Amino acid sequence: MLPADGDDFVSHVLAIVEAIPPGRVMTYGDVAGVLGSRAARAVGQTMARYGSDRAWWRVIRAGGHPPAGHEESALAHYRAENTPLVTSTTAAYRIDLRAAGWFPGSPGAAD
DNA sequence: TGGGTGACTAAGT
DNA sequence: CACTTAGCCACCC
Repeated sequence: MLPADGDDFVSHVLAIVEAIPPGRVMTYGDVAGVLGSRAARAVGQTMARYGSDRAWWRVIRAGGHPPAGHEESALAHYRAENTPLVTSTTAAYRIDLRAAGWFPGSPGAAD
């Protein structure tokens, strides 16, 4: 059973991910920051283990890049939710953090 | 209890 | 602009 009923770091991470509205994204560092920690890696670890049942694609890296190794799967979700993307001419796509970036307490205030 | 690990980040080359 | 190095912190076995 998922530890979502506890007060663990994991449970808080999952709760934040659930709070991210469709079409919006948060960086690992921001999620950790909400928890009062800089454990961006721990957030990724938690997502890797328990995020499979959550909107893991709404949590991305600081540079706007999708989760390593899951870029294809994430892209399908972004297109399905109309997430603001930035198509680079040379490299792979990335998320438009300026438009899609979201934070608890800032409802719809992307601009 | 302790060591190794990773869906990370920022800075340097 | 792309790749490498070092620092981070919580989780798992």
